[in-house]
Amino acid sequence: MLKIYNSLTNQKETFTPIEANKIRMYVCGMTVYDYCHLGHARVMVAFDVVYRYLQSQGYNVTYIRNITDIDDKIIQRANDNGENFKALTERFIDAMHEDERALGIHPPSLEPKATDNIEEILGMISTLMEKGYAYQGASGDVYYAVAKFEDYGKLSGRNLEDLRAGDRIAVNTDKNDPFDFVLWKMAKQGEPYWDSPWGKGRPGWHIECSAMATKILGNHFDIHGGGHDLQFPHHENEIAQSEACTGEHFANYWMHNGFIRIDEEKMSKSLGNFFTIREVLEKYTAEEIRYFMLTSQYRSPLNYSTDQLDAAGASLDRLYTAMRGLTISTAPQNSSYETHYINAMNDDFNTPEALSALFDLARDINIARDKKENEKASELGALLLTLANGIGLLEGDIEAWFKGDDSKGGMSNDEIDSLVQQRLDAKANKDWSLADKIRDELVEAGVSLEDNGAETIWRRE
RNA sequence: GGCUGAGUAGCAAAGAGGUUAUGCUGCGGUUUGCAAAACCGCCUAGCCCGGUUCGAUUCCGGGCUCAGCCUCCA
Repeated sequence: MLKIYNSLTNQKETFTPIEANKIRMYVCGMTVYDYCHLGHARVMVAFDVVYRYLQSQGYNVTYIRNITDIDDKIIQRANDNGENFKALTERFIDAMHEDERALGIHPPSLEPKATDNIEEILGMISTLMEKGYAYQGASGDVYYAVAKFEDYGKLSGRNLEDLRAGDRIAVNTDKNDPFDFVLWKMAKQGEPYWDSPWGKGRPGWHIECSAMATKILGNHFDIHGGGHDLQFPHHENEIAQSEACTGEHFANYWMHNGFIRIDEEKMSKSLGNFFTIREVLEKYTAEEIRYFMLTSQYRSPLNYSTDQLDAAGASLDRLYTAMRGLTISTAPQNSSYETHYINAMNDDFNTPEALSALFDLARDINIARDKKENEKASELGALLLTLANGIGLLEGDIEAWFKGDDSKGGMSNDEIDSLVQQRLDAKANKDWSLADKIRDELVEAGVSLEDNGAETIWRRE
């Protein structure tokens, strides 16, 4: 039975979809004015795992991840670059998709853009106006009146009183209440705008998610996710908008992933301490990045370090080694390994625990191979592959994992194969010194050998 | 100040009120022409103080420390 930690109640709850076998999930995506960093990668990986696992359990999942393609930062960046904001966002949407593909993320069912849903946004604001939850300030900006929504704070465990006790409230005399937030923002000279009953302007950040989620998934859906920093105020505001507008409960389960940290501090654009996905992909494979993220439960913070990425590579080596040269047959049903894995994943997507089931399999495959129990090894190999694939691991070509990239200079695969054959000949003649000389030469070139009975396999370090 | 989380061996990271987590690293052994890989074994744990219990790292209370949110943010 699947349990999900629900941020709304701060506890793990048994997951029950609204419609049997069907799950509707919305995850807050990126604001596209720059390249995605590792923090974005974590959201993508975390919910990719959720998406894959729910599908593997037989659910028909509609997974929406939106794109925020209009906001202050986008306008500012476009101005700085002297380009149209559309050109800017299209460039970074393409880049995001490249990164996503590179990381082996399954694309969401739909990626709605804010600018494609202005009609729905305006409709929602109108309804909020009619129902008295919104008002227009002297500046022309339209605000949501937080105090009108009784449940405000239910997601983040705060109430307006707590909030008011804080001393970090920006003074804004245009608003009735400092916690009111913008639904529609008037365009300044030269800024992009859309027409509305309140004047030319653009949507606020919060309303776009409410509008797109309810448009595509309906007023009431199963799962809403995003980074932990979005819990307040973004998700709180989404609830206030959506529930005030529709009169229905918004999302049943709220999932928030933990941050990537640098030196125990949040990685973020505002702190300037971030690594982009493409930057890290220059040094590490996508699978190493994914593995690194899966070693910790999605809600936990995760400290970035090259040591950890190196360790991820070493761990993957072990899994790939178990699979290397193995003939795959049919995975056994209902094995203890699978039970272990399923129980782990059912426990709020506990990937570290699920990984341990993979390593149990790897060890037993190795033992079976040592004992020449080939049938057993083939079956366990099939299972390892299936379970690993379920969380996006071991999807690549096994030989390619070890042999790496032939095109990066150094010795070519053919040259290596030729030297390996020469060494085999030397070994056959018991010319150990020549055999060792050839092996030393290969080690020098970053190639290590493994004698495996009559044959020799090799890998790039 | 308010609200959330977290503190586990050299590093990373889970579960479980008593029985080996797991991976990487280190050490010893088996294997190997020698290696590598593999296998077997070993060394390193549970922030502090109380309480509950026959028994707590695991539950409860109180500290301390760290991180996040309260402003844009994944």
